Amino acid sequence: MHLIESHLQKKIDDCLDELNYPHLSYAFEIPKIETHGDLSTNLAMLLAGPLGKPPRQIAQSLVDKLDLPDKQISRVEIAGPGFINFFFSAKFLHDTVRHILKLNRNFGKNAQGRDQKAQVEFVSANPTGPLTIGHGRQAVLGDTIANFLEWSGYEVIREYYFNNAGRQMRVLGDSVRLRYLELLREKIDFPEDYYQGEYITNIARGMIEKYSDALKGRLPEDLDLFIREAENEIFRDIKQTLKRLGISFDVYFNEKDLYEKGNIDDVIRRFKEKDLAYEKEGALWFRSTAFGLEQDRVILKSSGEPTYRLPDIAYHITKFERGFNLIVDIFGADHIATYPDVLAGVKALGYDESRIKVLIHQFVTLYQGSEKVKMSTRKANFVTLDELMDEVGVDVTRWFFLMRNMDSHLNFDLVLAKTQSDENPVYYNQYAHARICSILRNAEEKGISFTDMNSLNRLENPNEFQLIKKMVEFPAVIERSTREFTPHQLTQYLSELSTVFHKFYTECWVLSTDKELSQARLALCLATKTVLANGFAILGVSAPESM
RNA sequence: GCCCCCGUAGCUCAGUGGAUAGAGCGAUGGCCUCCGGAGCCAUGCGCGCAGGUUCGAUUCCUGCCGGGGGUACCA
Repeated sequence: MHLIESHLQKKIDDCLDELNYPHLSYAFEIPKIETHGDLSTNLAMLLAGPLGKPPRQIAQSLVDKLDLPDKQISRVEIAGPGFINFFFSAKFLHDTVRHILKLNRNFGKNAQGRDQKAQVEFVSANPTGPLTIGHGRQAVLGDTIANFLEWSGYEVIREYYFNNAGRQMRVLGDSVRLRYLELLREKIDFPEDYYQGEYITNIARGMIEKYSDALKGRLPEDLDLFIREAENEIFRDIKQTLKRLGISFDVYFNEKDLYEKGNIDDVIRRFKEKDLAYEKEGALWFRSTAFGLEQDRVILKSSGEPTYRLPDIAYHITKFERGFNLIVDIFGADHIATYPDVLAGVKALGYDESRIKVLIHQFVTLYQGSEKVKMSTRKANFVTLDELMDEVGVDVTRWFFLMRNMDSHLNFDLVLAKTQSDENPVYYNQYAHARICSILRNAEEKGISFTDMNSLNRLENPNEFQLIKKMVEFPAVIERSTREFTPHQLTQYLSELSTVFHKFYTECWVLSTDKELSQARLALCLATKTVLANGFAILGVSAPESM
């Protein structure tokens, strides 16, 4: 779409100059109704105000000067209140198939991020328990957004930020310690706000195997061993889960480094130097109201411990220091209140906070049939990401987390996902791919292969054209999904592509005695396979040859 | 109270200020001599409410109603 749009845009811009019309930003869109053309612009209606003329008259004056039709546009018309509608030529559509086959694995890539470094931070769950469904949505979103950025030419770092110190971890260690004692038949009192999950007992069991009852005497003061053991175990688990989902991080960033390397002290010093912090009631406050926030915030508690804001600010400063042009943070809706403080802090110290793109995704609500499942790591009643993948598979897991706008709550009905897995959209899309592969196998058996570019001229059936027109959109869909951070638009698009392919398949017999037409349709299948596979690659789902 | 997200078909959701608002699931009825029926075709069902901006609003603004999430010297 890029190419054809810029082709038209240039022609139109020349016209505007010639007619002495103002240049204002106008849009091309794909009309919903086929008879309204393949591309349409509202330019004439936008010019109506400034020029004080009726839009249709303006449209006519533009069309008169446009020097169309040409090789790519076969027809132009003025319609409705003043739309200018363009129709693609058959030659343009044939050339598009050639273009896709030529670019192959690279069709859909763009160079918007060339020579730019991007960092995507996501998951960032502390090692206190297995990843849940909620983490799953974030994990898949983050990884996929990173994929999109790579398709736009960015050099991308996937980063996981975590904290293995503090109260949370002490509670974790102590939870394991109590289960350890319990397994050794000691009488224990397990607090309600401790980690209740089964995995705690499993870790404790592992420690008995490793240390027998040797840790009984040192208790309860020395928790450290229990904490480290739990952390290692849980982290191994988390990484395994992520790997299964097809996700690997380039950097695991430990909050502790910020203390050890002086980043925290550095931030405090710079805040004080710039008079951005003051002491009150024994605590150190950030003057965040100076940056448009509603209230000042504590960064150092009266106990001397930092609040989460301070390391978060220090951490983000390292992102700038590491030279990232684009910094993407993905959080769940529960963190919505924390990021304005961090952005204000970063800005206060002179960094360009517009480089940071904060993406907030809404929660996943899990249903067992019609019953809502409450999720909490503390309490035992959560469904883990692993359990979900066990039930529905990796491809379905990824697709389902991606198919909705992240601004929307995601209702995930486990019963439905299990019992109706045959009916779900990922299979619909993968089936289109597998079907094409099957045709290609048959073609090989019959000795038909695509060798003659001229055969493409035989494509003229409306179903063939519809399929090509859908593929023309692909680069623009990628571009927009990347720019707006909306992976669900790609899942949406791929389903549309699969639909037109299945229609084409039903209406147009690919391998016939007409060798030339067979070649042409085979080329169309190859192109469709490429576009589907490229889309799947970005989403991180597999492109099966058969299923 | 204040802040953020969401209210579109029976259900789950798409919808870049445009011309007749779409898809999947569910329901009903069709389509296999032949490349994979995990498919295709056909039927139904409608933008939470009230104002405003605009030539034009599901889309932007304001208020209200409903659901979710925040609002700590927890993260």
